[in-house]
Amino acid sequence: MKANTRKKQQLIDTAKNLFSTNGFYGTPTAKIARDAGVSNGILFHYFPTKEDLIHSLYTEIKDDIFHYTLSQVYTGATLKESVYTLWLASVEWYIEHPNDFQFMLQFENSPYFTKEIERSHRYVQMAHTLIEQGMEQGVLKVFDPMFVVRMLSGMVERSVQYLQSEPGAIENGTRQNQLFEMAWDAISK
Amino acid sequence: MKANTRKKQQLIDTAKNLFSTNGFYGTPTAKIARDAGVSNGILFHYFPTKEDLIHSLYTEIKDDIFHYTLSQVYTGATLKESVYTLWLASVEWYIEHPNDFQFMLQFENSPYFTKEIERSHRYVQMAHTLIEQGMEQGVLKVFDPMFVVRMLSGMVERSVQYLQSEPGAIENGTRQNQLFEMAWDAISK
DNA sequence: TAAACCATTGACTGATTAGTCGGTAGCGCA
DNA sequence: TGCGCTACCGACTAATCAGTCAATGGTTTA
Repeated sequence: MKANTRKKQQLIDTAKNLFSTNGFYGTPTAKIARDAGVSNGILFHYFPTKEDLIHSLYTEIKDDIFHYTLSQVYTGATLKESVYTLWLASVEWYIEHPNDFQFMLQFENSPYFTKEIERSHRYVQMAHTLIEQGMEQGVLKVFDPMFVVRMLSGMVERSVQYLQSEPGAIENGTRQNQLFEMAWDAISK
Repeated sequence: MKANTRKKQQLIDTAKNLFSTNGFYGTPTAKIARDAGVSNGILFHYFPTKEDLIHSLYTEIKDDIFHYTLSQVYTGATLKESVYTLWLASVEWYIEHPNDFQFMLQFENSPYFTKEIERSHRYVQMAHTLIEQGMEQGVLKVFDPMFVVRMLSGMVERSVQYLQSEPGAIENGTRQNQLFEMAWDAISK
């Protein structure tokens, strides 16, 4: 029940790599196994279908981000500070994990991504709650909170793409700050 | 040189339909031809490879949006009015053409979409010029104009998705107005 | 020790797929 | 009339791919 994890993780990491550069359907399962240095059969031992593998990847990434983000949050913050923390944590995490970022973009814009899948993740639920609070406090513009969450995550994505294309800008925290102000101006009253 | 266009257009329309619901790789070329009511061979007569077909679709859609948007623009407008026109035209167009919208989302987030492809379209160039002017006039926050264009198109996408999920809200123009104000607050000083 | 269980292998298969090809039919032009 | 060109057909193929399976070896449990 321990040696297990190594090959499984190897598969997950390799799949992320290949999916993010070649797409889901541009990546044969056989290649994932080969590049991961394991047998073909073991892939289907852990993930009964290719779709299961893709979904596992998605869930794993969302959970990783959730835990990373959670570790940054502190209580006693104003709403703007909380949103900033959430926003910055997401941006930082994607910058550090470009494969995950690319995978996410593809998956969330594919026809296989549904509202049910989206809503089922704690990361999204956390953001939803925060936005709802902000509306009740009269700090944020009033919309469907779910829409605002999606709007924010869209702006996170564009910001990450921008920071990726501008090497050096990442270390410089001021850039992130300006980018957040754009997002904040969009959603605040 | 005329009968030509009918079957070709048939293929394009069918491909948009199938791609938007099943994805590029979930859609066999044979099925496109069959559903379009034409032979397998004729598809490859017009589009030497599947990738050529996908790229043609993308170019066609971008050109369609460009022409639609252009027809809405009027001179003598303030910058905000111009951006609003551009924004609204894009939203309206996508609402009217959900297949194109879904196709676009997929393609632009796939690994086959490059910055060169993006920059090569007049639609993007037009937006770029407009944003640049706004920065020079001191009306807009100063960033890389290309980044602001992407930010805007991201907000268009989310707004379209929101309007799609809220039937009835589309006829009501006030909603679109509120959505635009979000975008405007994000980019304006 | 034996039995049960799990991780692992890689050769194999049936189905599917992008793209080919040889041929027909009709149109315009000399 | 006959030549060349283009639209069009659909059977065919070579390659590829997701998923299977029978077999092996190790570890845990009783």
